[in-house]
Amino acid sequence: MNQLNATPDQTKNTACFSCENLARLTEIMDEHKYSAGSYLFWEGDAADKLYYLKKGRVKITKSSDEGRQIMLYMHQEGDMFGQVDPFHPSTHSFHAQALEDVTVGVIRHNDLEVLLWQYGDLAVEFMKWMGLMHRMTQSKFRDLILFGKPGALCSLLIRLGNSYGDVRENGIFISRKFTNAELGEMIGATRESVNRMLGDLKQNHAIEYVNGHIVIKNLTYLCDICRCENCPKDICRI
Amino acid sequence: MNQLNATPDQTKNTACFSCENLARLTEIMDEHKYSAGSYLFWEGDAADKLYYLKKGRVKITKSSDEGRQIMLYMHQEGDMFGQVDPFHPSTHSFHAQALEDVTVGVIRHNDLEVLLWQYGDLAVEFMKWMGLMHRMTQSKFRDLILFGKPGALCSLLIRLGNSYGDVRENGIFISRKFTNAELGEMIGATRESVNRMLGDLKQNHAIEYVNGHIVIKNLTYLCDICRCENCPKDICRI
DNA sequence: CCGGCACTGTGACTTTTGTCACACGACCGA
DNA sequence: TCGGTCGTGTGACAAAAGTCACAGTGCCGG
Repeated sequence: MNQLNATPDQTKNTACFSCENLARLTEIMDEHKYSAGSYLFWEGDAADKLYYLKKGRVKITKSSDEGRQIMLYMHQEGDMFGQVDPFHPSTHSFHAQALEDVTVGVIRHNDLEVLLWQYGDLAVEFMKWMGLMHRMTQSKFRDLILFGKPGALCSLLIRLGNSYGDVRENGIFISRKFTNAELGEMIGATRESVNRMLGDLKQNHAIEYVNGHIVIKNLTYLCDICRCENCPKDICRI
Repeated sequence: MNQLNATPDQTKNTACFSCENLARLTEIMDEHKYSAGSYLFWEGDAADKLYYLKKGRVKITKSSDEGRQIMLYMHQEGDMFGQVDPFHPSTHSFHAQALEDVTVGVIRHNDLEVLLWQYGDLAVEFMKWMGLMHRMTQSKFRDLILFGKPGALCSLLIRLGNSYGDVRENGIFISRKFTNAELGEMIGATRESVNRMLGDLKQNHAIEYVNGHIVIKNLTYLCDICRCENCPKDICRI
């Protein structure tokens, strides 16, 4: 866990792109705005675009027909997301909901393809970006399946630390607040389970609450529970 | 579930590539052979290559430190696998083990990048391939997390049907044999649980055994349990 | 044809996690 | 300041899945 206190730049999932190529991408974007709570796309919508998040946060969720819902990603400023696959027409398999008022740049697949055709280095960077996204998914997969809910929760806390953590003398201060229900949604557990597990962690002085914010006191303790592999911070995030 | 009885070609995950581009890729491959049971790479090995599977099958697994192991993919002839990410040096996060005697074409990242640089259409196809792999992972994720072990098992059976199924008058005959332990490993469940769940399915006439092979009698029944979304067969496979 | 081995099948029990019900406290707007 | 709403905290219970132990079965090689 040497990846804490990352600068904002380092935690963008577009870190793979050079300024030059980011500019090229920016050129083919259309700007759109969505208000907090609205959906950028729904499961089943045509997936022919990518989204570059300029402002705000977006969560990508999958919902089982009745009620239960699991959050797959929570994207923040500077992230790019969307679906790329070889089917025409292809459809989204997730929902994307704005958590705050959001400004996105929309990139159409067709425009992107032209750009990839033209600029080999962009294609290579793009491929690396996709690889990164894939590894994020795989790493989450591992955490959620292999070490039970407590493992998933600890891994989540570490990820939150990497994404929103502020290293202070008394621990890693997580600069956003989350309700137990939100945490549960992120790891496929119930509010109550999360509550009990957090209680355990508090008792073991692994974390504490400072006016509503989680502070990680003992990172090693968390790492042990989820068998943290010290993966790069670009992967181990929300 | 209209995707059954696929021709072998359609179930290759390299279906995205045109003959021309596959030939270009073939040119930069080095051929290697591995005997059944040996490892192509281990977790932690340098990940600077991709593998194109010419013959045999390879399983990609992740193991928790003690014993438990989960199979993420089972690749077959014509598949390409490996890890692409933007880190140098980057390391594999999984094991790859040959299930049979295996012949692979090894592609070095550096060589691939040159090719992507040169041929825009290859870059586009490659991107689509990566998108496909990513969606396979996400779809598995969904199945394993959302509908409990029975859901995961039914989804697995459907996938087996798509990958190895042979549609006959009495049902979908799965042309390979699997032990309960293997099935369990693929969905992160124990042998015993798998056994009991298969027992239930047999009782409900959803499947039956014909000299050691699973035959799917009632696909709809399975689909209901895992809320099958009729995803394209290229994604819904092993 | 016999013994060993790998796999299946099953029952009893434990652990993990979810479900339901409800008390409590914090905050917010009328 | 008072009720309403939202989130936390907790106990009792239920359901899901894993663990352990062991019996049965089928196959293979000597």
